[in-house]
Amino acid sequence: MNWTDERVELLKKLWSEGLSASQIAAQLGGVSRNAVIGKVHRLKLSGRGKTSSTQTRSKKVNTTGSVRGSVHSGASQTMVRTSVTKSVGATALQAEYAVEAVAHTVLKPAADVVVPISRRLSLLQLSERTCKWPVGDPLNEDFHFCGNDSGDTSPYCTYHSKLAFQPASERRRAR
DNA sequence: CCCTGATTCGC
DNA sequence: GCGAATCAGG
Repeated sequence: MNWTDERVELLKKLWSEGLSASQIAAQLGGVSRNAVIGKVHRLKLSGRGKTSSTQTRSKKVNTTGSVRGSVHSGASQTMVRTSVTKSVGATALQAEYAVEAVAHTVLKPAADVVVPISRRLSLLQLSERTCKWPVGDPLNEDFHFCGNDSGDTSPYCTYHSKLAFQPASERRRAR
């Protein structure tokens, strides 16, 4: 898989929106999260708008200014992502992305924000091994379910199982 | 153990 | 330039 223009743009977009490298990798398909991270660095857009610069390892100089909230209850699921990215003395380009991300989120509430390749199954098509992750607004025409294989232990595919519960971070013993 | 991003370095 | 391996951390 090579980095086409479109793929790079999608990468930039998703990264600026605060998605993790693995999530982005999943959506792009054909690449690992390492590939995504590597690309992000090569594009010099790590830090997502904040985290000024001097990235010396061994000591954390990084603080992401994004807050994620996710509520997943039963059939209707609502994702609320609030990305408060303050680009203090950051690049104007990065600032643009930040704004774009917010606008994007506001305009598109619950639609296909974070969905890999779904099979777009209707409720009746679900079976025991299909992912039952709801996509879109249940009151809307295009509402459907992910439908990817869910194994037979989880109601979701491996990808959505991870997204369903803890939002990628700030996770603590909940079971 | 699950995950996160960061860095290194052979290709 | 690319990304697996590795590192450092939550």
